[in-house]
Amino acid sequence: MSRPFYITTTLPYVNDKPHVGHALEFVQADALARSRRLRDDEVFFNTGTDEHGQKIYDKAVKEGRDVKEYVDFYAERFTALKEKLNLSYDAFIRTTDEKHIQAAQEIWKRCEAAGDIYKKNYKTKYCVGCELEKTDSELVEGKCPIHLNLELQIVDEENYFFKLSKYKDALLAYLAGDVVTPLARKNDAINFVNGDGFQDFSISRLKEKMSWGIPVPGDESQVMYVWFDALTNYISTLDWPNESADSNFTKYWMNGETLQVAGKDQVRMQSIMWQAMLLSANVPPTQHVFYHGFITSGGQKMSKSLGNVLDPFDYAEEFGIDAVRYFFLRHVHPFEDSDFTRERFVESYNAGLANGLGNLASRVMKMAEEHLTEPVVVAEKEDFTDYFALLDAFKFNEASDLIWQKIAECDALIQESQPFKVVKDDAEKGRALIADLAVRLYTIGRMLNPLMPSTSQIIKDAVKANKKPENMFSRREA
RNA sequence: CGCGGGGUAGAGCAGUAGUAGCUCGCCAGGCUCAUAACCUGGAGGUCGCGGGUGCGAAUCCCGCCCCCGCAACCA
Repeated sequence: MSRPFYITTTLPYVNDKPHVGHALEFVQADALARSRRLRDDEVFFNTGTDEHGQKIYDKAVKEGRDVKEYVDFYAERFTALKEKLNLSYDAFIRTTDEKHIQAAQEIWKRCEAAGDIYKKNYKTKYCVGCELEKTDSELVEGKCPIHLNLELQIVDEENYFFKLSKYKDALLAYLAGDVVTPLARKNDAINFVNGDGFQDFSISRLKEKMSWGIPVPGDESQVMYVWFDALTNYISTLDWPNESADSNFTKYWMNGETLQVAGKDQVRMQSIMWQAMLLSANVPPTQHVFYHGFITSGGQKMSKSLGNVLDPFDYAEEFGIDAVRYFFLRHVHPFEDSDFTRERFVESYNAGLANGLGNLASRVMKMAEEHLTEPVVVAEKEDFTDYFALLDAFKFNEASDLIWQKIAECDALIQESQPFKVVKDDAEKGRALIADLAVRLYTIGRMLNPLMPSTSQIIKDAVKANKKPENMFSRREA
């Protein structure tokens, strides 16, 4: 039943170091990828970095750095996450990669061939903060409501446009399907398509004003708009436009299941612009996009001035990678904003990991090590239907709860059947009870694989070796 | 009429129609294999307010009240 499964995060824009939001998205995507591999699906897990655009160009210039050197510097901060978060991605695409540049130019040509790109002299207001055009109806007191401190740029030049308006009906038909989770985001998308903001958009800039972009095919005076370029990464990473039968593109995008993971502010780009580009280029749209919520701190958006910015990598350092993954997956709501504070983190760490999982592993394996003469026989194949169904629905929290229910069951079972006592009077019966617990622990270990891969391995190894593991999660004070 | 999120036990949260749940804290008991961990029981909730639909509503509909976010970074 092996089937190809493609999953991708959005590409972080490399104008700063990775933060908690990136960490959340990567960990969620990683859990999904691992859960598919656990089912023997063939997985292609993509991530990477978005490296073009005016904002990056401006910042590099401002810091007096060569732009390429600047993006290299930040791209490295993101590739380092593979180790820091124990990610299992298969590809890391950079939009400055040669194969990506060629793919971006190719999709441009396809859209152009479809008659969807035209040149227009236009004048508009542009927010560099969003890297988006703004219509007057979107403005508050003449400024972008999201970036009130930035003056809008007045763009007055001849640019290329993409005929988004042509795809109104096609997009509505697409959005009517099961293509967006959660429902609130699907409604956002439909409302946008039906609203005033749904208009053709500029997809190029005059090179003389903004040189840091991919050249427009056939017009050396223009470079591509950053979004038009960046979105193409989802297929350039699959070596598109190589559409041969044995290409990754054919295997995963044409014949596989495709899934994008994105933040809840990405609806307009991922489910509208990008899908319209694909329709224009005659490439199938993404089958599903999952939009996660944001992480707040102390009930407020993290901000440097409030001093409530939490660095997940500090926590990974202090508590271990799996503790951070545990928090993100079990105690962060998949769709809504969630609060992340040290108090909450330590509380859930102590309750779920030290007292719960870690303690159970210790008590079971201590008995097993002492009383079993050899490791229990364990199976690699079990029925995790409910568990996988929850993961497939992006309900990482509820999926986790299933595992912790099993942990609680084991604790209660030990209390009731008292194998530590029984084994003294009736060795055979006691050993049977202990063996059963070891098997249960192994199952818990297997289920943990997508969420906490290292911990999963430690538990499985301990059961197989019939040896009590070192304390995995020691209690912490707040 | 800005946009969005939210109001469920002392605190923090889950729960989109069918006997109100989780974590922490508190009280009482138990166990001793284990990381002062674990188990059982208990106290504690008009699920913001008022209407409506339903056999049945925290959950759906209408109205109202209150709280939070909407420089920069940005998922």
